[in-house]
Amino acid sequence: MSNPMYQRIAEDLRAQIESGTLGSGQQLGTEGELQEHYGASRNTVRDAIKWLTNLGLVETRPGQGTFVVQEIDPFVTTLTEDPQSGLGGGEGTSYLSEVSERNREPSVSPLQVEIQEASGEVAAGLWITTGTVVISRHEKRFIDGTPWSMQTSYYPMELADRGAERLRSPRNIREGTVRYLADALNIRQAGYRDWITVRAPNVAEADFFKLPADGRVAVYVIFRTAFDGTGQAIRLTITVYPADRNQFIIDVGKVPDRYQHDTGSREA
Amino acid sequence: MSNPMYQRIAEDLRAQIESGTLGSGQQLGTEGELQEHYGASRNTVRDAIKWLTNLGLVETRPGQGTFVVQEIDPFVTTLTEDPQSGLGGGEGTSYLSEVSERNREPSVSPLQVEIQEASGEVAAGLWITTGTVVISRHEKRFIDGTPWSMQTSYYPMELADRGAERLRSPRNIREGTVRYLADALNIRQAGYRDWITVRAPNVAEADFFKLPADGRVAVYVIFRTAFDGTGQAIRLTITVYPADRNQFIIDVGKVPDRYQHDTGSREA
DNA sequence: GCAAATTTGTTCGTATGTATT
DNA sequence: CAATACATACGAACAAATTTG
Repeated sequence: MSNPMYQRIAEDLRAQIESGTLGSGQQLGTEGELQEHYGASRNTVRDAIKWLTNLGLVETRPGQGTFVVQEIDPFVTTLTEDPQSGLGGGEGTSYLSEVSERNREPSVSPLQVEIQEASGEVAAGLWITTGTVVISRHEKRFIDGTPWSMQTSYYPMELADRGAERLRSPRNIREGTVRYLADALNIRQAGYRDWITVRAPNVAEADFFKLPADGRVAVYVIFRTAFDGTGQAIRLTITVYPADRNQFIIDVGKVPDRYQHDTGSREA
Repeated sequence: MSNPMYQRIAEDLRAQIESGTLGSGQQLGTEGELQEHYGASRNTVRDAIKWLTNLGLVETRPGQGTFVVQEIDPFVTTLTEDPQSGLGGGEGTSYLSEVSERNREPSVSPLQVEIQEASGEVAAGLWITTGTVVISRHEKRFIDGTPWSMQTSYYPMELADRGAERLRSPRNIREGTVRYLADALNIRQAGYRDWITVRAPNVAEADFFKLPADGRVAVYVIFRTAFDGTGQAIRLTITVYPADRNQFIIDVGKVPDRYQHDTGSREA
């Protein structure tokens, strides 16, 4: 084969990782050792390691060495409606119960409420024009202490003006905003549409989720627009999830209870 | 600030890209020009460019230069059931119609049928034990001539033995396998569960989708397990989609017709 | 069609800084 | 503090891809 040397080295190491010769968390040789083993210069060895790093197979720790990445036990969020609560997946209280059901420990940051003008993205999701005033309610979520998702919900200001005052308050709406809007304004959520995209994290996201700053690990961005019975958009919820620790499930029709699924191993 | 020089250069260029000073498809200066402009060595400039490449903001073309990436017009697949056809999103014939509805040109590779033993991943998705014999039916899909997704469906061999012979044939089942299984064996698909994950592409995937071999662009892998009325898994469909050109929609409850959505711009 | 010039890709060497043990 | 290991930065040479004359 005529691939460059750094790729050949990377492929050799990759094979060792995927075959299990190099197990999870195990240390690769140091740069010096690999240099000697493959008869390459230090920079070439480093190029090979950078390649593997980009593939998400190894991580380097200054002063320590290079290690095969530990797979994170992913959390699986169900995006379709919970038939019991009628609540969408990942929403409000349903987040807390879904996480604790899996015997994992959920926690959330204090709610952060702001009045803003809708950006293009928000306006498109709410089906309004850019610059319209909206209420944004933002919180960060953790599972077992590690940052897991960031969620921001946007409501047209008009809803608060019409009487849903608590949307403006930086206090949790215990019964959930879906219920609250039904009680306060008789606005009922008839359905929602989730829009799933994947992109590189921005600086704030990489920082919060402790992702490598170079964008190796992508994030899901899920736009959820909720509609009332007339097809009017009443809310946009944008949730950002790091792709290395989150997966999603969608149930359609009649399916057996929950999942015993087990993701395969690392390979192709 | 005390960031390394290559990151400062990268941030400067990034700002120019995100502010629009450097537009889509436009060429950055050559390495030589950037070297002079920033007063750095060639390798340092190259490190900065590599950083931006990892973020998916630029791409380099040997012999030509470095360019701001052109955004691909993404295709949006609806994963929830089509109320008209009763077919799941992205499945069989529904793929062709969904694509042409958007005024884009779908095409598919010849069907490739194999008899295999179920790998761990397949076994888990079909809720059977590893090594059980299954029929795999594989095809590759294109939109407007560019590779868009690869799909493999797995059926327990038992179904063919019980009379669904056409599953073994490398010929399309025009009416769709859902309908065929209903007609041939009176097995009705009562629902399905989609499991969405994101990971780096393997070599074959990167090759087919023409993705950079270093795993910068992730792929979605969607596992769809279809169940009959008794909760028996009758099919597993694994579809791989490059994340740079695919998005998904999930409709729950009553929502307005289709989407006029417009994704925001490039920034954070 | 070919040769030269331009531009990025690969590989080496070397020196110094920073983080961890 | 010293030793070890990775991070950053510079310089240099040649190879490979592309465009230009």
